[in-house]
Amino acid sequence: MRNSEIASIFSHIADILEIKGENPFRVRAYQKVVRVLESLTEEVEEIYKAGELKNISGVGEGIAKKIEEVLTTGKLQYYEDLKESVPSGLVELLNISEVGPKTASLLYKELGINSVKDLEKAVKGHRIKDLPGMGEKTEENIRRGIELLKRKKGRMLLGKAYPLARSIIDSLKRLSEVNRISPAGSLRRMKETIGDIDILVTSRKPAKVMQVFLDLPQVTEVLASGETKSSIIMKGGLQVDVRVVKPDSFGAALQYFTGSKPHNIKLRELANKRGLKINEYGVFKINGGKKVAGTEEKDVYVVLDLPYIPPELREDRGEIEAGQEGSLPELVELKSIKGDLHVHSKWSDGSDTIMELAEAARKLKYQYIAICDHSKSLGVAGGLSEEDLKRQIAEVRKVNEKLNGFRVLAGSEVDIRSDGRLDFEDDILKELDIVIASIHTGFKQDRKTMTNRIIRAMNNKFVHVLAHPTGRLLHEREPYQVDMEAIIEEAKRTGTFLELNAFPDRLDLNDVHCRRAKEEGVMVTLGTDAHHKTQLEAMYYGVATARRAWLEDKDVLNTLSLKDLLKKLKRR
DNA sequence: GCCGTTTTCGGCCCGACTGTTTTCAGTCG
Repeated sequence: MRNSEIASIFSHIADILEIKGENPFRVRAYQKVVRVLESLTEEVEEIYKAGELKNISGVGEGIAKKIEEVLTTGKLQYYEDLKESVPSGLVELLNISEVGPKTASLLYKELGINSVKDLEKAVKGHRIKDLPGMGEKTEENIRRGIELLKRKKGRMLLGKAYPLARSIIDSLKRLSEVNRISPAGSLRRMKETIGDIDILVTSRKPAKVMQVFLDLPQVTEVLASGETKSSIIMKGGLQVDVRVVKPDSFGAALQYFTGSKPHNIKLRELANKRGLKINEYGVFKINGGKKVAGTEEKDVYVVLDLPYIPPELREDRGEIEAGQEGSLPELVELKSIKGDLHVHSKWSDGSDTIMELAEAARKLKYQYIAICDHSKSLGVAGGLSEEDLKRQIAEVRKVNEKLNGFRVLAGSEVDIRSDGRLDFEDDILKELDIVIASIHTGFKQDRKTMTNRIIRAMNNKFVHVLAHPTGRLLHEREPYQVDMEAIIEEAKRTGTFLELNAFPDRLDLNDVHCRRAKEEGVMVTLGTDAHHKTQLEAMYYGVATARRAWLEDKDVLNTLSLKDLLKKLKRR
């Protein structure tokens, strides 16, 4: 059984326990293990076989036994019993804002409500307001909560949310009333998808800032407006919250609102042990309440004897421990990237000429780009025949003659056929500067077939890179079934590089697998998969994901100078 | 249910806001 399936069982258990009013810390224990399982790259099954379940953080006696039961019998009796004890539709009520476990349970007990639909009917019939502890306002809030849920489009891609946030911040930044301003939340941590945008501001005239914010043209609906906090819905359905805080709390508030929640909890536990208390206003001594930090975010960490932890790492995946040991990575930065190793031109399904792409890349201060158009079997994407590819190589050489201090690499994104053979023969692959192989068809193969298929392709000595290794498209297509642990191992064995595809819909490898690759000593390449010159800028999201994966310059192939890159590519 | 340079038992992050309440429970981030 896959880790995600086990995680999903525990997540459901946590929800049910919450509705049943169980010990909240027990609920939290299950929630924690869900998070840990989801960021684990090793298969739990393997860990179980090695007898090391309890080495997983958050897994103790009880949960280890449950994992064992799931793995050996395919089901969990405790979970089956729990499901029997609570009506199935109750859990979905928790998705409505304003409705938590207590309310959900009350609604069921008093009115037999067992689904969002039931609740909607009850609200319409005004049957909520007379329940104990409820009232007219609560009923109205629940009605709005249901509306919001129906309208909500779920999480938005980072690549969409980030520019929107920037545009709002830029508008507010222009105001003389705004002193300091920063995004917070998952956007600042550069998660691949964003629930809502949090923006933090210091100002002596909060009212003016809020007025400008609420009047922005992007705003379609105002959810709340106050002196210190306002919430709006933007075009596209994204919620944006702006908070105004005092200057001497800006750092603490930024730390607090950036999260993640598990990171903050661990930080606060650490503070407690040192007689300190952290909240969004600052860090205080528990005895006497003296404030020891607050203005600058860095100081929240410094007073705990920690180095500054970059937002991208704040997921409670070992960053606090690494900080204590002084072993935090020096994360890769956009300015270290010397070129883009996955770009499409007009020759296949891209829209610009090779020269146009080269010029655009030079403007980004790159030293090189790799033109990797599709191969022949990918007809829908204008895949190149052998003859086309030969002519393209010739054009690349010609373009290079005209360029000074910049190099276009002749490459190909070769399709991996369903049996693992490549779409081009070796005699033409060997003419290329760089070959990246990837899968575009036959996504439904079973795990073993798919894994073997990819491994076979990686064993072609002319293949340098495995591109978008899991094939996922965020919000559109699940990753195909593949044993990433085996792929990473094979990459190490064969010296194949793994791509972190920077296109915001892909971000593939994801942060978790990418970190695993690093741990195994496999180098990662960053490529935007740009089909238009403006898309070269997506490198930003690739770097962000690489940072979330703890990558340093030395882990990323295209931080190398042209000379060193060519050496590495030759060595295969 | 987990966990241990305060503990193998008794802790487990913190505060704001809201609405329904005469002192607080529930929800949220």
